[in-house]
Formats: sequence, C-alpha cells, structure tokens
Amino acid sequence: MNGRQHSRPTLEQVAARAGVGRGTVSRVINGSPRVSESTRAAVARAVAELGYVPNQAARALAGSRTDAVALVIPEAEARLFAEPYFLDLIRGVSAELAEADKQLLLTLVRSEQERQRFEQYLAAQRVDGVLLASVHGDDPLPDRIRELGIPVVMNGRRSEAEPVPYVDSDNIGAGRAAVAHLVGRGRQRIATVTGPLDMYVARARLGGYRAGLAEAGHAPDEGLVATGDFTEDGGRAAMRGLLERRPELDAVFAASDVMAAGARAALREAGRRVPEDVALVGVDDSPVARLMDPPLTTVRQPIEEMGRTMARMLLDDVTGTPEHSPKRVLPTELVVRGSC
Amino acid sequence: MNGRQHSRPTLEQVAARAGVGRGTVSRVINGSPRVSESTRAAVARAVAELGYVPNQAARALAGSRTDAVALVIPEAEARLFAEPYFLDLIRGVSAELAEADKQLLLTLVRSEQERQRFEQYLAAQRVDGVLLASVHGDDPLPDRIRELGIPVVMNGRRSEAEPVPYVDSDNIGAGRAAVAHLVGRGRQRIATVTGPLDMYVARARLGGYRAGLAEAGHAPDEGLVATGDFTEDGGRAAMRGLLERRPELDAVFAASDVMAAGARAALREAGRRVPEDVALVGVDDSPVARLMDPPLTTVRQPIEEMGRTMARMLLDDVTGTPEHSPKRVLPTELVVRGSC
DNA sequence: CACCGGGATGGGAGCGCTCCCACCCTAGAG
DNA sequence: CTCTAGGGTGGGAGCGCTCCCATCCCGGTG
Repeated sequence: MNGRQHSRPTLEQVAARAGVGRGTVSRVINGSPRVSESTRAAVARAVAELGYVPNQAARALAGSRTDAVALVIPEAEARLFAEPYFLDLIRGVSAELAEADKQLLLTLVRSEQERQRFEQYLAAQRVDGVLLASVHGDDPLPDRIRELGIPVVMNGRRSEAEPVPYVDSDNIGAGRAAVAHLVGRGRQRIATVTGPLDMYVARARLGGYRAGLAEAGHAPDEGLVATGDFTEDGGRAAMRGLLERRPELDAVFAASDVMAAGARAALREAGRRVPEDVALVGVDDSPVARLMDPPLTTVRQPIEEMGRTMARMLLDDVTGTPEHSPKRVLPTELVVRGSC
Repeated sequence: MNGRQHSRPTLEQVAARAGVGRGTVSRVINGSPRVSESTRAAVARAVAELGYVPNQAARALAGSRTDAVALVIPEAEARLFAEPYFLDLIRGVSAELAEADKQLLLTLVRSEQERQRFEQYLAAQRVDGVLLASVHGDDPLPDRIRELGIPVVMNGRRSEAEPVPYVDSDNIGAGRAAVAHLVGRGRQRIATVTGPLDMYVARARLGGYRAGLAEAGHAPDEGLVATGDFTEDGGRAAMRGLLERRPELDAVFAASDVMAAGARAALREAGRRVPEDVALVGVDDSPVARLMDPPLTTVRQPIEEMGRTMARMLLDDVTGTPEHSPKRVLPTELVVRGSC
C-alpha cells in the first residue's frame, strides 16, 4: 500500500504561523523584493519551524510553469553512438539544470508511437522547454515543438543552415586538425572512413578532412574516401575496401573512435602495423580510445560542455533573457596518443 | 520571449462540446467503467475534435499523484562504472515506464547539498516513487525515503540482509561461473582482482570466486586475492601486485571488465601472453570487452532487464498491487571469448 | 400502478499556489 | 496641518482537475 500520510504544511499554515497574509509568504518564498526585512525573517522562521516545502503541482497550476525540462534522446542512437556520449551529455545538462533548480525529464524515444506520445506530453504542459539530442536530417520534431511555442535547443544540427537553436561541436575543425596532424607526421596517402552521409555531422567531418588535405596541398582522391555508419563493423568493412582500392595508403582518419577500432581490426587482419605502416586517428576520445593498442590519437569533443551550454541557452530562452546567439559551435581538441 | 499562446482546451470545454458534465468527461478520460457506451463515444469525439490533452499540473494537484518516477544516480559512480551500465539501466527503466505512461525524472547527485535538495523534491511531492542506483553500504537515503512514505526500489543492495526492496544480479554466481570456467580449462593458480570491499557487489563477487575454488577442490590462498577499485588503474596496480606475490599464477578473475583491461596492460608489461600464459575473465560484458585483444571472456549482467524489473516493482508498489517479492536477484551469464 | 434499487450523470467543493488589485500607513511636500 | 506618493501587505479570484454526493431515470417488483 502506498501511504503518503505526512500531510505537509501549506502556504496558508505558514502564513498563520508567521502572522502574515498568504501573499506575503508567497513573496518571501519567491524572493520578491517588496517585503520588509523583518517580515521576511519572520516568514523564514515559520517556514523552517514547519518544514514547509511548496507543493510543485499547485505552483505549476497557478503559475503555469513547471520548472522542468525534457531531454529527448532517440533510442536507436543511444545504442549506436560511442557509449559514453549521452551520459556525458546528460551529465552536463543535469549539472546546469541543478544549478537553476530545474528538473530533468529524460525521454528515450523508441518508436514513432512514442514520439507522438511525447508530443502529447508537451501539450500537457509538463515541461518549460525541450532539449533534443541527435536529430536526424529530416526530423520534423524540432519545428513542431517550436510551433507549439515551446523553447527548444538541439545538440547538433540537421544541416548547415539550421533554423532551430543548437549547440554543436566544430566537426569541420575536427577533420582538419586530424589531417593536419597526420600531414605533420609526414603521411602522404591519407584515407578517411566517414559516417553515414545523410547525417550532417558525418558530412562536416568529411568536409574538414578535405579542407585539411587541400590546405596541405594534397590532391583530392575519392578512392581514399570510404563510407561507414559509425559502428565497429562498418568501420572494419570500410577499411577493408580502402585497403583493396588503395593498398598504398599510410594513414586513416576515422570519423569516430568506434569506427577506428573496426579499422584497427581490419588493418591487423591485413598485416599492417599501427602506427608504423598506417597511422590512425579517431574522433570522440571515448574510453575505447585509451584502451586500444596502441592507444588511439583522437579528436575530443567537449560533450559535457555542450550539455551545459544547451541547458543554459534553453533556460535563457524560457525566462526570456536577452539571449546569446541561438547557434553555438564549441571547439574540438586533438588528443595525441600512440596510434600515429 | 517565451510564448505558449495556444491556450489549450479544458475539461470544461470538452464537456460543453460533448453536451455532458465535467464529471463524465473526467470519467471517460480516466477509463472509469461507470459510463454508458454512447456517452463515452460522444466524449471521445469531442476530445478528438478539440485536441484536448489533460493538464498534468491540475491532475497532480487534484489527484495528488504525479505520474512521474525519479531515478537517482550518484554522479561519482556514473564516472566510475563501466560506462554503458547506467545507460542500459536507464534504457530498461525508461522502456517500462513508457509502457505505463509514466515519466522519468533523472537526478544525478553530485554532492551532499544536492542530495538534500533531492529530499526537498520528494517532500514537494514531485514523484510517485524513487529508483535508486548504486547505493553505498552506509547510505541512509533509502531508509529516509521510506520514512517519507514514498515507494523505493534500489539497484543492488547495501548488504546481504537488505531491508529495502531491491533488484540485484547474481554476483556470487558470476564469480563462481568464472572460476568454474577457468578450472574447466585446466587452470591451476587462479587469482582475482576485487572491487572495493566496502561495496557489497565486490564482496559478493569475491565470495563467488572463493566458492568456485572450494567447489573445485582448490585450497584457498589469500595471496591470490588483490583489491582493486573498479578502475583501470586500480586493476593494473592490483595485477602488478599479484604478479609479484604469485608469479606462478595462470589465470585471473577480474571483478569488472575495466579492471580486466588494466590487468591486461600489466600482464603485457610483464611479458605474459593472454591467454597462453594467463587466462583472463571479467564481469559486465561492456563494449570494452569485445574490443580487447584478445576479446575478453566475461560474465554478463542483465542490466537493462534489471532496470525494467525495478520499474515494474516500483509501479506495483505505487499502485498498491499485491506485489511480487521485494527482493529480486537476476541471473548472470558467462560469455566466452578469446581471453581464456 | 405505486415503489424501489441501482447505474448513469451533473456539478459543488476543494487541491495549494500565484496574480493582482485594493488598502493601510508613513513620510515628505506644499 | 492637509495632501500625495509609495512601499508593504492582505486576501479574493482563479488555474484545471478529481472526488464525491445528490439527483435522475430506468426496468423490475409486489
């Protein structure tokens, strides 16, 4: 049996105890400046004595705001991605929300049906704003939410010209930095294993790779580009294809650590040594990178910081604060290890 | 500026449209049986036409239940543990809650201060129940929550005789299965790297290790037991100690995959081959295990299933359903790979 | 044919809070 | 000394829903 017996004190009771009116207590609770110091103290004492905690439901109903924010993660992605990604993101979001005393509603979306149910939640006014992770190129959800008049911030973007506010990492810079590093080490034939090209993040990293080569004066060679899907198997298959087409390659930029691990396996199969024969660079700096043999050089994204930034932007939007730019691109950073 | 202009229809408006009273609409919405079929249909039509969605805050206030459940994860643990652990757990919890149309409130607790703030939330009646992950041996939180009269279910337990409802995996069986497997492969000197012994999970796996040896007729040897802390570095240090104390060992049971990775590194340093010289078994079946070279034999815990079970137990408790046992121990499973 | 039990329904009374308007009192201005 | 600002304060009016009691109406009884 459930038994939430402890009938908690109400605003009214606090008011009675402090010898003031309901309105005054409400003002004190909400930090209004229009209360005298002595009254404030009296109310504070009553609150402490009674152990008063405002009822959230009543607040939400009367004030039409919930002090909660939803973070939406497509379940398919949660499986696919370098695992710690979402935990790091959650960590950043959570930290920032906690500071602002907001609640985090986590929504894993598994199916179209659940997606629709989520829209119902929004309509039920359960949250003040929405954070969207890993949105696909053709996802209409961000626009729908905006139409409902609910603040949104996305992690990543759907295209170069994204209309909805977002926080992304500098994926182009990531590709460039990786290539620049490889070039600096004297590599001549640098290949790449990309993500699925219907995702902006994959195109951006590929773009960075090309830009890096161009800046170093290397001629582009489409034979050095293989498409993966961000999975280990995909990385392995792509690497095999590359070895077949361009056996003379001496370096690979994989667009994720997990694909780099797959590529590593394919290289080992083919008898190529890392880094002696082929240098390898990944993206993410996931734990996998550190555990690889040799440890993987990789480009780190500031995932937790992205989470924090998203939360901050959203809260600003919710409170109507004159906000910073609705588009933020955070810098990435090369982490050099033994693989090149 | 925020603008949730779309003033949504209320129960009252639906009632007017359907030509019935408020009470009737409420009954239909909540699936009460005391409504005639024709009336039900009329109301359903009105709901559809108006696009009515009940306001959650009002429901919570009037009905004193929130349709939300909190999942509490200590942040320190989130960093420490084999990364996908919590994501898998979240996934299971989320799936089960979604089916019951409940919301998941995720709370990462970073500090004592935040823990207290969380108790405030509970008092503010924001959730119907609480799921607690990775509770330490001396954590008073579970008992505190119960005192507040709020249903709780924990993941793991604090001791053998845990009074609070929990879902755990069979850690003793895990240790036993690992040892039995190693014995079956003809290993004679089987060592173990444990977790921190103030955690029940670490003691249980160690207990399983000992039981396994005893069952195989091996004499216990405390020199073959080294204490780690569930981190890679800890695993490496513990392994070094073992090699020093018992250079003749030919197998190691590490109480987590991450520690196994550390042990692997120490073995490599010492010039021992895996599995030829030393066989290695971990616990968790994290992605790290698959990526190791050779791939790691490990004992898998049904993490997602634990999450689902926890959620189910909690919901039963919330609704006062005659529940299954408040203690559940889910089976673990040996996954054989190349490391032994 | 009056009477009765019970299923179906309507709607008042809150749930605990925020909003906001009216009101009080004090101090400075005229 | 009267008048005028305001800062402080009290409390009515909801927010949208659930609970629950009163009421209505029907077929079945005696």
